[in-house]
Amino acid sequence: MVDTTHEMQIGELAQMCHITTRTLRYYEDIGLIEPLRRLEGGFRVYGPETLARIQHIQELKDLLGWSLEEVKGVIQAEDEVDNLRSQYRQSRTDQERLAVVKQATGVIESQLAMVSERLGRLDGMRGTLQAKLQRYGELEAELREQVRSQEGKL
Amino acid sequence: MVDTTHEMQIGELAQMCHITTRTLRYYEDIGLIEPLRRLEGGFRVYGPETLARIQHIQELKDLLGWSLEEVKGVIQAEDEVDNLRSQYRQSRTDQERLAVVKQATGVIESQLAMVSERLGRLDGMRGTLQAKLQRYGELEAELREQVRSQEGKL
DNA sequence: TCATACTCTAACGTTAAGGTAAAGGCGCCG
DNA sequence: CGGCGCCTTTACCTTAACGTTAGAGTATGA
Repeated sequence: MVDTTHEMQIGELAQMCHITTRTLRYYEDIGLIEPLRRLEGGFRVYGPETLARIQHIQELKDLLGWSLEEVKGVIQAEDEVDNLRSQYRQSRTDQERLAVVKQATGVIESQLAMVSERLGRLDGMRGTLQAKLQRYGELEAELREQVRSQEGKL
Repeated sequence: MVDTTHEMQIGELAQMCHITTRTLRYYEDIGLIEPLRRLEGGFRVYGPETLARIQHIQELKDLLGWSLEEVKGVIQAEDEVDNLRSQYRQSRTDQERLAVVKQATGVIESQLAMVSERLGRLDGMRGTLQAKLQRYGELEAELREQVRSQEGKL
């Protein structure tokens, strides 16, 4: 069960995500998120699911370097599967629901492939960095020795 | 030894890097790269080191998501260490050279830390993706079963 | 020597992802 | 009910990283 107890307004949510309210409204503009509902005055009200959603968005954006437009495609596919469980859009036939799951599976698989590829390249990068660090260490030792011998001459 | 035999002009280099000539000139503008020399007519001439340099730049940009300005800082530190070996700027004292190596070591170390952190987060992401894939697989099997039983009713 | 393909500089255009400011409502405390 | 802090929309501004076009020069094979 999702904790529906802690509702919040845009400022608090922004703080928890370490982003600005402007960014949240912008994400809403481009269809990435939506408030649970609004107060009479028009104030946006969010639940904790949105916090998780934002974090998910930031992972896709920062870790995979995707644009918000690309991110949108992915989470929309995920959303559709989530909606299969709820009564919302229960109207689909089972064949249609199967198609939705298949499509989302494809999205996740390609995402997984991308993550794996990145893991490989990052690991390669780590290797070269470690090698470079070792070379620098040796160079430093060498230079230290030279400095020492020069100090001896004083 | 670096292969100095294969010199090329901007178009060929662009093709090998899968970028445009515009991008290469832009990188030059902001001080990321420089041609080996120019022909009389002003045409840029590059060596193969530049190809490696561009690939390095793209790794930092794409894999770590750094801006070109951040990339510049890193490769400048690396350049300085490389210059220690050549007669260029041989004028430094050993203390100064030691300082350069130390600074570059710091740069590489923080780079390594960042790579490691990203590796960890990416690995976590892979885990959740695999879990999600499994759930989708189960859901798909379930739906398939429902479709089968409905076909039986026809 | 001429045509063709490549290159040069300079300058304006574009897009994503927000930043910032203005002018005005809302909610609640005292 | 007055003030204070948060929220609303609208609208213009900014920056990075190039794209694109124009107008002119260069290199080279036929």
